[in-house]
Amino acid sequence: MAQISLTFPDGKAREFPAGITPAEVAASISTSLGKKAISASVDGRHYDLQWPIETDAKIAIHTMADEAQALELIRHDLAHIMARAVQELWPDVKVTIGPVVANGWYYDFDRDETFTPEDLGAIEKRMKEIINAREAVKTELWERARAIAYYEERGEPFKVELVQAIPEDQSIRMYWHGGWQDLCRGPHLQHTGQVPADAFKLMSVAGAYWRGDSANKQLQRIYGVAFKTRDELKAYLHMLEEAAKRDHRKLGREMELFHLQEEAPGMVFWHPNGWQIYRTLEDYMRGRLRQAGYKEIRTPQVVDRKLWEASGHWEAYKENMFIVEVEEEHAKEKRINALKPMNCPCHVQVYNQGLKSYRDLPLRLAEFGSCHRYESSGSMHGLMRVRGFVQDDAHIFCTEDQIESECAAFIELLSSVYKDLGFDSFEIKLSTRPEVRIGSDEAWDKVETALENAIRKVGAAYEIDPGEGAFYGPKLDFKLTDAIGRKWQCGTFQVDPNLPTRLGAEYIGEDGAKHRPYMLHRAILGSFERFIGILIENYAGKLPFWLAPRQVVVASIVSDADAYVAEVVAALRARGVRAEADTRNEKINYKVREHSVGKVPVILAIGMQEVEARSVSVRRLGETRTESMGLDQVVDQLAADARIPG
RNA sequence: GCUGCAGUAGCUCAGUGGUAGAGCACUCCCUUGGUAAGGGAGAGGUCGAGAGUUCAAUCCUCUCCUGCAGCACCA
Repeated sequence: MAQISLTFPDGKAREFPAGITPAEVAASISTSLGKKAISASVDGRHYDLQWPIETDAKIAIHTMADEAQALELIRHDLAHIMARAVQELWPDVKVTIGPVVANGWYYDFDRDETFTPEDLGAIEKRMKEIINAREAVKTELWERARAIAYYEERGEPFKVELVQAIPEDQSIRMYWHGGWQDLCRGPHLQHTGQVPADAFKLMSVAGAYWRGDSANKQLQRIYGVAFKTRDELKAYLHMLEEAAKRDHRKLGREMELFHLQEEAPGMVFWHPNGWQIYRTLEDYMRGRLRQAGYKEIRTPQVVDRKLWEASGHWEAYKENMFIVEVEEEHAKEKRINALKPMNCPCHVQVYNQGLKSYRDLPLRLAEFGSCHRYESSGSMHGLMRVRGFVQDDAHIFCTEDQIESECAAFIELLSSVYKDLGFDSFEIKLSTRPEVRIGSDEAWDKVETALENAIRKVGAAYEIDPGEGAFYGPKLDFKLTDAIGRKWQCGTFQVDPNLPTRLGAEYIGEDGAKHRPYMLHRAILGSFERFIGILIENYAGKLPFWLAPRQVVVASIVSDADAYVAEVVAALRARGVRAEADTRNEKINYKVREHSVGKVPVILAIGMQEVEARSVSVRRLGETRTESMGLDQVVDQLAADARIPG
């Protein structure tokens, strides 16, 4: 028999007969490793212990100590174990697919009745029985025809479809968890008992389309989460509770920031506190944009369909636009307008007024543009996805040669803005030319290179997403990371030669001839609504002082202090601090609690001691200690803290 | 838009085939209290909308609206 050489992580190599499995290799090292082994890496590929190795390779045997492999296998085996449990409980259920996802797995089932929370409990119980039975996992390669015949006979139409979708030259791998069988590319654990029985939980059941296509049948998806230990599961469930606590919809109500109601689905009613945050953010952005050489404009919200037809939006995005029909007295037909879903066509109209010279470029037109999009009913979510929103939008009209420097300047600006707002890290994704596109390859080469050079110039890390660009040009997406590790795509930068062409934008070049400018679409926050939602969740409502809607509450301890309270409030307001008095007939405990719950960053308590000393007692949000300070000193400090950065 | 679940006081929620309840919030009174809820009294609801079944519907049925979870979508 042919021999192969396997090289271990320590660099030592050993000879084995070809076709040996990692399980046999592990057992040859030691009996205990043979038992503890969960999988192997063979030339970097995650390998099932049962798969034969036919050629020389580098090998590493994995145990539960290898976090990444262990979690993948635990979750993947649990998907199968769950599917088995479900079919044992309800034999008529059809199985489909069950991949590993972040923190766990899901499996999609076709069943006429819906799964109830009680069903989930029963499934979980059955899963534990399967795990405790410690049944062996087996795998075989099958002929395609045999697999199809097998699934046809078993009445598993989805599996038949899956087998048929596997490329001809690929083998069909089957797995068994005990007596239960599933099509699967693997790898899997040695036996079901290797799955920790106390570190998983079935979370929810939800609809999901077969193969993710809404034209297909809707299946029932059961989600589970799983970890290596019970403690890790508990920590994860605790983190979910924490995330729920900082839900912006809940905090928005508690802090009296905004509300939504059914007469205007997806449109925000901003309350005084929320609108204060909004305006502070807008003032901040306005300042930053002005420094960066942008000119602010304002364009109409209701625009005739003719413009949307010219821009191409009418054809492509009509379904998502709010249409406004108006009866006009002297016209035979109704005039049809649309609420603008984006600002770019209007910005080109501003650009097109008057002849532009190359000396005018780059021209950076910014608008806090109020847009409306008819989002599908199921997609709306608090402030995060709404139908009426305002973008921190701007379009830079420039020449091809200016793209790189404009892009670099934009990334610098975005980075600095995110930092000011408390987000220290972000990711960049560069989406390049798609299959279906306009423009020459040379033009794409130039523009893609310009973007890549710009990113390098700034020294930012980035990933390339091939083929994901718009049909007219490449784009950058910017994703920031929040305090609990979630990623949010907010910023964007898109190169567009198309719209200027469609809408006839041009400039006179040095050569005296007319040229087509490029248009760069860019946003840093994305939408104010969504970004404020992200800010609220990132800070769990405890916004930095300069952004907080109510910055200071001056609370009296006794009513004899009321006059001095008013004086302190006036002194703070005179210096631009948002201060309010609380002289209600309540105890200081009550006031401190109420304003702490309301996330007011600073409470100044005033009793007779403070009146006499012309001081204040300072209590900062999240702290229980207090500090006595002189009035002038406090006013100076808070006025400095209240200053908008940038 | 799809599947499932939900909609009762400002908020969080209980409840019933015979037109409703709690806690907090709110108003008033007492209390002037030193850093996360002092005490008492009061007011407050066409039970999401419409239709149907019924002697009688907040409760049962249907349709719609809105929300929640997930999917799909996100120019």
